[in-house]
Amino acid sequence: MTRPRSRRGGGRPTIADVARKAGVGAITVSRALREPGRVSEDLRRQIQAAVDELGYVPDPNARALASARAEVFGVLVPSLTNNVFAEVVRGIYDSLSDSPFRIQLGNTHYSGLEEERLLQVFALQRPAALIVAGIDQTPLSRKLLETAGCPVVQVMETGPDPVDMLVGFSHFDGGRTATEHLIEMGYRRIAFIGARMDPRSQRRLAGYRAAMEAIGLFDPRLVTTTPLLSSVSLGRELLRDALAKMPSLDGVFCNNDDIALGVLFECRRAAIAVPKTIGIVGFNDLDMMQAAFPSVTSVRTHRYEIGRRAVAMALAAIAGQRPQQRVVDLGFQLIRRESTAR
Amino acid sequence: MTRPRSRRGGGRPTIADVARKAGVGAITVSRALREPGRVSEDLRRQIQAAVDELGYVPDPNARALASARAEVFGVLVPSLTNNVFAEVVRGIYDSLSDSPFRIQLGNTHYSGLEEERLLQVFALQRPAALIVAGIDQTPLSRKLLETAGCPVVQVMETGPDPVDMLVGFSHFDGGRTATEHLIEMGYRRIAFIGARMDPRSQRRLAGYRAAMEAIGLFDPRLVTTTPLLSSVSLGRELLRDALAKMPSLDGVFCNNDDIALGVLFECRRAAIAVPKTIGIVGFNDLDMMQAAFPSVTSVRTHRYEIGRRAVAMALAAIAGQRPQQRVVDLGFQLIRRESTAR
DNA sequence: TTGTAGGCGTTATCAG
DNA sequence: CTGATAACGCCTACAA
Repeated sequence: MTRPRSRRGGGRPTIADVARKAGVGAITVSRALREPGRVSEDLRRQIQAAVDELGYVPDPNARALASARAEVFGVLVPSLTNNVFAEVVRGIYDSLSDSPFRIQLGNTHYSGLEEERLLQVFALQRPAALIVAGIDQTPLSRKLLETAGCPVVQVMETGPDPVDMLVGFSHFDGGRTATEHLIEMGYRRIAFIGARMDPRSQRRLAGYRAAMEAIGLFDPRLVTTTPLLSSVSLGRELLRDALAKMPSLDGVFCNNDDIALGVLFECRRAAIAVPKTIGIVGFNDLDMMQAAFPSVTSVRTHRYEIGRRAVAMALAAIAGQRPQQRVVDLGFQLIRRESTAR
Repeated sequence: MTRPRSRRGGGRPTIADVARKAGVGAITVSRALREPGRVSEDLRRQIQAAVDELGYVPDPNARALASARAEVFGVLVPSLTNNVFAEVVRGIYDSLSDSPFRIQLGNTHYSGLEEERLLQVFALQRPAALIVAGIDQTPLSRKLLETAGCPVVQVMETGPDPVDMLVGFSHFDGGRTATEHLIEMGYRRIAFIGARMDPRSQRRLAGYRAAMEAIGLFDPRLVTTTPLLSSVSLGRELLRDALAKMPSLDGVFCNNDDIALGVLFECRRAAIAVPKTIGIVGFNDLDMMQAAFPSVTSVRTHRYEIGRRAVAMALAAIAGQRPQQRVVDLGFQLIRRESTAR
């Protein structure tokens, strides 16, 4: 009597065990689980019973190997701690939590090279879909995305030429709207302050510039930027720099809300009245902008919704339904608050 | 002439291709890649040449299937957007970026049931290591961790009875230290304000209580909590609630920095002097506490370092080196600032 | 040190 | 609608 060869795996039941117990072929079990419609009612019930009794769960690795396709969403973002991307990622996770898809998350650290590297690693898994932040991929990254053989969703921006699908909003318009609001409220010497100027920040700056040039008030000395990572402390420093260059400035459009909060704190510390002497506008509308004193005007963006929408579009594409519109603009919303109410 | 059967996979080179080109057996290629020391210098060079020329990269799914062990770190955190856990996760990602290990990240939403569910899903992959937040797993979760057959690191806390390894600090001590500082600075009617009271927050509260009882000043009416998720806005509301219950309070120990910032804003809006009338202490020491005006005293915790350390310990365990100490206390640091300097 | 044989658990293919 | 057979790409076990 030959001893059954011990399983290398942890002794989990396999599809063969289920098939035996249900009295059918293994492939029928496989089908019953993946395409219930193609298996007769009777067998389906028997198989389900066997699955439940045995506690069978398909092995994702075996499945990926056999089908040359992993049930994985690859997600690439430039930062894990920046609340903006954390919200997008949360939307993605929430949308996928009840699906069979796993998530492979990568942090590019705002680096195109890192993005290329991660894309190559991700491609090895033959993911079911790829979600990447931004539209400024390197040529190699773009080629990797195009040849990935799966739906691709670029998020956070709009643009004319998506690799596949696109969900986001116009940072240029956001920057222009914010600046126009300051102008409308009577501010004139309006500074732009920004840290870690990634492509999206650059476009907000371009929007700011367009608005300022439209009224003939653009001046390069009004622009203060740094490659350093954003933080509230940095906002304080940048305002000091900006004031040193241009002591008469009377408004600030900040690249993001962290910077804006720093600017607000620095104003208070320096006894500069907000909004009377200086008006402040942030970007993203984090919760704290509403809570601040004075509350801070900001451009609300829909990060969580972008994540959800990206998944919905990818899921539809996987199901074979190419969406009518490959580019979705979720827009933004100017939230007027005390910091510009003079 | 039979046509060679087309590969199901995307035509990527396989280990057999490399073996053929290098004139060796497939297994030798496999070994050369995983345990270079066990392959002769000559062959290793030939194989490496073939690998480079072909652009061969091992298929992680096939590898996982054959070895019954995936090169994956499973990571479970209660929130993706809470900066505290985002920092831990960032530390984990940074520590693993140059390793062959992928990361499987799960969001438990502060739910024990979600944690159980995710743990079960993760176990299917036979991960190389598991990192989970907290020490209050459900009995089932704990059993899943114990039988996972891989190193397990619990993070964010200390405790006497780790599943395997543990990296963190004492939230009880942190809460007590924060409270004692307020006492030392002359505050007496010190409130505790906290949102989303997870186990760690509960222990901070216990530390607060211990400090207050030590001087005979504990009063349940000083404690205001809510199950809602933390936010700056919520901090404002909670302070109003706390003042309604106890108008004479003169100090606040906040569960975390978001709440603390909200409390600060509410004080300013209500023209309550800080630190003169009310002293404020936060928890975690986010960057903004130093930038705030007035700057806010907080308990600095080492989240990023916790993530790095957890990975280092897991990596060592994988390499067969059980660490001398299975429990690592990274401590915390009280950072005294203007909000308590009266 | 290297190779041979076989299996890991699942799905694609194609026939019935 | 169902099933037998052959991959998928790699690794473990054992032998040489």
